[in-house]
Amino acid sequence: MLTNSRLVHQPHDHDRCINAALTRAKGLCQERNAKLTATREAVLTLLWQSHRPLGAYQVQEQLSKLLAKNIAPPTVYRAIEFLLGLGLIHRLPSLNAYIGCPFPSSNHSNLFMICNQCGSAAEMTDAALNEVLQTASDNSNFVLQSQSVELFGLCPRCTSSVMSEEGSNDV
Amino acid sequence: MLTNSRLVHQPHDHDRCINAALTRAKGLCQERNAKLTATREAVLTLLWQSHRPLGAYQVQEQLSKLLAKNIAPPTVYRAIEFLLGLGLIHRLPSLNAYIGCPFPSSNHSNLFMICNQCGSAAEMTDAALNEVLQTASDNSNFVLQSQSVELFGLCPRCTSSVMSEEGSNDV
DNA sequence: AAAATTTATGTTATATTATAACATAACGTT
DNA sequence: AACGTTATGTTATAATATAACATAAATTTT
Repeated sequence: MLTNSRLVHQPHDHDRCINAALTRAKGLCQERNAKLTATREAVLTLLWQSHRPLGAYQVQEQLSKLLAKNIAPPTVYRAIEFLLGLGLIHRLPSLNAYIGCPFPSSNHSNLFMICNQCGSAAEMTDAALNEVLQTASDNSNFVLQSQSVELFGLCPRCTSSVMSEEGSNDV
Repeated sequence: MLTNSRLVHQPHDHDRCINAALTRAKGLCQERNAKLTATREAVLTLLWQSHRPLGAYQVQEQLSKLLAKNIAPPTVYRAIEFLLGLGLIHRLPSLNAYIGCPFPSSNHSNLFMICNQCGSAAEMTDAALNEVLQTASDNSNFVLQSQSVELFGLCPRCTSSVMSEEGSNDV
């Protein structure tokens, strides 16, 4: 089982997350002969600014600031598409939002634990889950090709700090 | 394990599906002291016209025809909201689409098998799945409140009729 | 039954998310 | 430098969803 749950829900040196993500991205791009242009790298970095997923228009806003010029939606969506293609980020369908993947090119469950209070999203892979889903598919003669598993609830920090204001936790 | 997979993927008397859904809806509304108005019943019926999920604007279009007058989006979304609230329909986040629930007021997994070819969606509940997800949540100290599990692939009919044109299967 | 209250629907406008289509620029190869 | 390819810029618009306020219908209270 692979998860970034601990990291997401505990104070940590977040710069390391960002740097690690960029390093992975550069490696993967080299491998695949894909180009991590300035725009793409900026979008990836923005999606790693926190452990909360961002909507495309939030990215647009922040990217415009970062690059100090107006950025139109297609630019953002193109970068997102590129990053999705390499598995460097994921789309959370329930939220229409995007988040950096902590273990691209690993086996995936596309399992996310999304906090209803602070908005953080931790990703996990879980072999047992994948088995159950494969079995269920087999039983229905369904040829499983991809999956999306979104769990909603309260993250550890929000559970323990029930008194804290909504969304005040830093992720 | 509860599933409508067989029904979805085999020729069947679909009027029975629709009638059963309406009967369940009426019962549930009576129980809950909720009113299944003409609009709401019409929307529910439309969402049961096939075993494919419909987008809100598809519902709008068909509802306008059915009632022979122009129906604005809010009307559709209100009916959808009502039906979602009672668990009579589900939203499939990946598709921005809605589908009738074959077993409202049963224990749920919110597990859907969505055919990439014909667009059909079968719903299942699976105790093993729920256990795995609960365990994963527990291990992460995540308080699980709700879930959405979408599987994408090929349904039995589309797998066996590989030669058929895309989406030609009747569901 | 009239008045008051609640619930549902109608209507207009607009927010939010995403893509199409075409133009320009940057890059890579010869 | 010329060419083809890839990436970005730009404008417009499609697709999904909701806000805000007006009217009507149903229910409850008096």
